[in-house]
Amino acid sequence: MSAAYLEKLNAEQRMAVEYGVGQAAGPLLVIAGAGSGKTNTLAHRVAHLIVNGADPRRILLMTFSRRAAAEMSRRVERICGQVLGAKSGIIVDALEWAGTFHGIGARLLREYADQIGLSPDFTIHDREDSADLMNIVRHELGFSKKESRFPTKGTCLAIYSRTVNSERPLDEVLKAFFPWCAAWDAQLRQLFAAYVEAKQIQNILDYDDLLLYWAQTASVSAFADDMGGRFDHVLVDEYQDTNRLQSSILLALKPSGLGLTVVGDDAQSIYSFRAATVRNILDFPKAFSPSADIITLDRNYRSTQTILAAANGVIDLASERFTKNLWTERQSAERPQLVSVRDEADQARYIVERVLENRETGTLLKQQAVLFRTSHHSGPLEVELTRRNIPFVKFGGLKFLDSAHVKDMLAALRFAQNPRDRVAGFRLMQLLPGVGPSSAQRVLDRMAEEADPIAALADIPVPPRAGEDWTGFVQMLQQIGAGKAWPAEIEQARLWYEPHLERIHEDASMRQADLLQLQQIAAGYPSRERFLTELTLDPPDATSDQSGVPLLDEDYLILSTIHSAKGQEWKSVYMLNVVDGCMPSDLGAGSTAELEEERRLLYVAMTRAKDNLHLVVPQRFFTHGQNAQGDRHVYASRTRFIPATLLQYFECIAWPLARSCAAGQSEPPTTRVDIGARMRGMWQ
DNA sequence: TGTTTCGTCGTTTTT
DNA sequence: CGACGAAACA
Repeated sequence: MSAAYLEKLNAEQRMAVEYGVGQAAGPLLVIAGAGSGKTNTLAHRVAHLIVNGADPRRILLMTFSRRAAAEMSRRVERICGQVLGAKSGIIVDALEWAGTFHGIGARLLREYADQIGLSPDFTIHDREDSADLMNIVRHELGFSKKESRFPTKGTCLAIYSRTVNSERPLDEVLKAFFPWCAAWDAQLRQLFAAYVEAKQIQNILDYDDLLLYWAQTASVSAFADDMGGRFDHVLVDEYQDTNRLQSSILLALKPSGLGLTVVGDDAQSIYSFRAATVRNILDFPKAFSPSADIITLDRNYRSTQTILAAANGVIDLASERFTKNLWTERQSAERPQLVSVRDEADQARYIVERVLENRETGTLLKQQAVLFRTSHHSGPLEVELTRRNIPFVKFGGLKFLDSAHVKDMLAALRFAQNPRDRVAGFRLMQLLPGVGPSSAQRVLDRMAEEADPIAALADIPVPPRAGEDWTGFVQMLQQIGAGKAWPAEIEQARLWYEPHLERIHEDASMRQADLLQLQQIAAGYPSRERFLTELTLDPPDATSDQSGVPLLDEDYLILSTIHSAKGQEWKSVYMLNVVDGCMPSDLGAGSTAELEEERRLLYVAMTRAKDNLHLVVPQRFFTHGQNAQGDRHVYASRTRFIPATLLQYFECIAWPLARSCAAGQSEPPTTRVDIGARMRGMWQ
C-alpha cells in the first residue's frame, strides 16, 4: 500500500518517513541539511505513523519553539487530510503532546506534582523574574556590598543556568565560560543553594527547573517507565540545539531508543549560549545498542545553486569539517549580491528600494525578510520603514512582555495566583507611591507567615508612607484572588493599575493600548493558570511598528534576528551589517568555539534565501552616545567569514551607483591622451 | 530610615 | 533607552 503523499518524496526522505512503521523500531537519526525538507519529512513521518494506526495521543513531538510545533501540526493535518478526509482534523487535535521541551515538561510536572513533592499550582518565572529573585537572594546574603564587585544578577543566573543545563560541575563551567568569576566559586555555590531554596518556598519553577525536575523525576525508574510508557513514538526536531539535560530526559524516557527519532543538522547549531551541544547529535548513534540508524538528507530544495555555492563556501572554511555538502538542481544565473554602502542610513535606503522593487514584480512583502545578528541592528531600518509607511513585523529582540507596564499587570495576576511569589509581590507593591523596597519586604515577610497570605493582607500594618492607594491595592488583590470568573479578573487588575500607569509613565496612552491588547489575548485562555503558564513559555514573539499585531491578511515585511529565523525561508533575504564586529559579533569573537558558532550563524542566515540573497556591508558606523548631528564614526570591514577567496561566489556592487556608472551607458573612449604632457607643455 | 530622583553607564542570541 | 548606584529629600 503506497499512499500518494509518499510519491512526492525523494528516496532518502521516504526512507525516513517509512522507517519502522508498524513495529517499534529505532532509534533513528536524521541528519537534515538546510532546506532539505526536514520539517516536511518529519511531518510526513508523523502523518504516516498516524495513517498506519499509531495513536496520536501516544506520540510525543518536541520542537524548538511553539511556532514550529504549530506549523508541524498544521502540516500533519494537511497530509492526513489527503488520506483520511474530514476526520483528520479530529485526529490532529489528538496530537496533544506537541510542543517545546519546556512546555511539555511543565505539563508533565503538573501531572506528577503530588508524587514528587511539588505543589501543582506552581508559577513559572521567565528569565527576568529569575534574575530579580537571584538579585533579592544576592542582597540577602550581603554579596551586593562587597568591596570588589560581585557578578551581576544576570551573570549569576547565566552561570547557574549553564551549570544546570550542561550537567557539569560549577568550577568547570566557571573555568570554561566565566573565568573572570572563578574567584567567587564558594559564594556562588552559596548563592545558588539559597536561590533554589527560595524558589521552593515560593512555589516557583524557572525555565531550567522545567527540565531539571523532569530529568530528576525521570531518573527514578518507576517514573521513567510510567512516562516513557505513555508514548509509542518520541520525535525531536532541531536536535543539534538541545543540551545535555534534554538528552538525559530522552534517554530516560526511551533507554533502548525504540520509537525514538531525532532530526537535526550539525552545521546549524547556534544555541551553545544556552548550553546546547553539538555532541548530542554526533554521539546519538552510539548512545544505544544496537546503535541508531542514520539517514542523511543533503538535497536542498530551497535555494538556487548560486546561493548554495556561496553558503557552502562559507561553511567549508569551518575549522571542524561537517558531514555533508548540500546540492540542488535549481539553477540560476544570478549570484548573491555583496553590496557596499556608505553607512547604515544608506543600507536602510538600499533595502527599502530593493524590497519595493521586488514587490512591484510580484513578490509580496511577506516573502521577503531582513535578517541581522543582534536585535538593535535593525534600528535605522525601522526608522526608514516607518517613514516610508511600509508595514513590518519584527521577530526576536525586545518583546511585548518585556515592557514594564505589561510586566506590572502580569505581576498582579501572578501574585493573586501565587501569593508566595515574592518577585511578583515585590514589584507590585513598589508601584504604590510611598512604598519602596523595605516596606515591600516587610509586608512580604509578614505574608509569608500566614496560611492564607491574601486574606491576612488586610490585617498587616499599612506601610508608613502609603496613603489611600494601599486600600485599593488590597481590595484588588482580594477580589481577583478570590477566583472569580477568569477574564473578568484581568479587567479588574487593569482598572486598578491604570491610575498608577498614568502617574508613572509620560506616554500612558500607548501603554494603555497595550494593556487592552493584553486583555484581548487573555480572553483567549480558559483559565488564569493556563494564561500565565503559556504566556511565559510561549510569549508572542513579534513586535510591530503599528499598535498591535497587523491583521493577518495584511502584507508586511519580516525583520528577524538570525536566531529567530531558524527553520524559516523567504524568496528574498537581506542581511544587515555583514561586517566584522557585527558578524561575528565582537562579543562572540573570544574563543574559537564561539567564532565557529558565529560562522554557522552566517551560514544559517544565507541558507534562508530561496531566490535572491543580498549581504549588505556598510562602510562606516556612527558611534552611539552623541547628538544627532555628531559625526564620530568608525570604519568597518567585510566579515572575516567571506575572505577574498570566496568573492567569486558573489556579485560585488557598490550602492548607490556612482553617477558616471549609472548615467554613462556609452563605452569609455578608446583614444589615449597624455594630459600630463600637455600640462608640462603649457609652460614651455 | 526609607523613598525618590538624578546621573552615569553600557548595550547578543532565547525556552 | 533602561538598569543601576549615589545623593537629595521627606
